[in-house]
Amino acid sequence: MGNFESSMGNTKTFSVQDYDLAATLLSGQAFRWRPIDRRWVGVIGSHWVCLQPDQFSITAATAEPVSDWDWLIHYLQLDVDLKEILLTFPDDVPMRNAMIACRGLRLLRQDPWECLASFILSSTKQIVQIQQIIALLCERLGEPLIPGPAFPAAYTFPSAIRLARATEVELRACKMGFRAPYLLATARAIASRRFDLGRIGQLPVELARAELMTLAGVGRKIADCVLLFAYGFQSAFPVDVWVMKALRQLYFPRRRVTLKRLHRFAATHFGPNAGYAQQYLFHYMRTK
DNA sequence: GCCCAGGTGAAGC
DNA sequence: GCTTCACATGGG
Repeated sequence: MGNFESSMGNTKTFSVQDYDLAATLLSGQAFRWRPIDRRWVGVIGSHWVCLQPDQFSITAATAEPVSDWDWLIHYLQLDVDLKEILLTFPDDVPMRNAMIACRGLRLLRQDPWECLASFILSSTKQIVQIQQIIALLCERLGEPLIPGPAFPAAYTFPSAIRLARATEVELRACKMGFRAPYLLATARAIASRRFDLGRIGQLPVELARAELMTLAGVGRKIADCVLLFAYGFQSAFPVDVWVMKALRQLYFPRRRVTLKRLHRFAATHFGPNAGYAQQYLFHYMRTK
């Protein structure tokens, strides 16, 4: 491992409170972070970065000098006041337990294309397997990046344009199975400009969701993940098998409740940061 | 062998 | 509208 402190311009320490980096990076919102002796190594856009958490800070080291750290502040949402958000959660037993169990859990703000493509690959896969598929995809079709000294090879997430040029066979070779044609069709819609990801963030959330759901392999759940994790629509509330289990078990024990009913409940019960609350329930269910 | 995994789309009522 | 099913692949 190199001595980051000695080289100018490629390390920076950000002071933060209530930021559980491990929980955040492993809570199934992003899939490219790897733990390497108490640090977290990943790629954000075209930046290789290594994050070292401390009690009241996160220290970032990049492979190349950086003058402007806004990309990292934005990705980690370092200027968000978590306490303000937690105050908007409903004051009930399940949320109190989830808040205790998930102290410091945050939502990231990811690149829309990477987030969209990643979640197209997520359907009926365990998080570990999603990580494996994406690692393989980046290795084969991403651009090589210069990693920090003595760190393993690193790659960018392949662009929509790059994936649009790929064949279904190439994609299937990355172990993504029946998701390959979905990813390919969506990449081609974006690469050909039939679909504009830049416009999604400017629409009202219902329209943005409907637009995303016109893409191949994107239904309600994946659309909600992208709305929440990439565009920051705080009301988006992805309901997967875990969240469904959480809602049924914690809020509707001994009653059979439809998915539609759960969505209506979520829209009214969890307040303006419902999506954030959802991530707490998700992580709570998976770790307890 | 079985069942399940941060689901979606198509076909059947 | 709703229910059922196929879809690859790997882990427990």
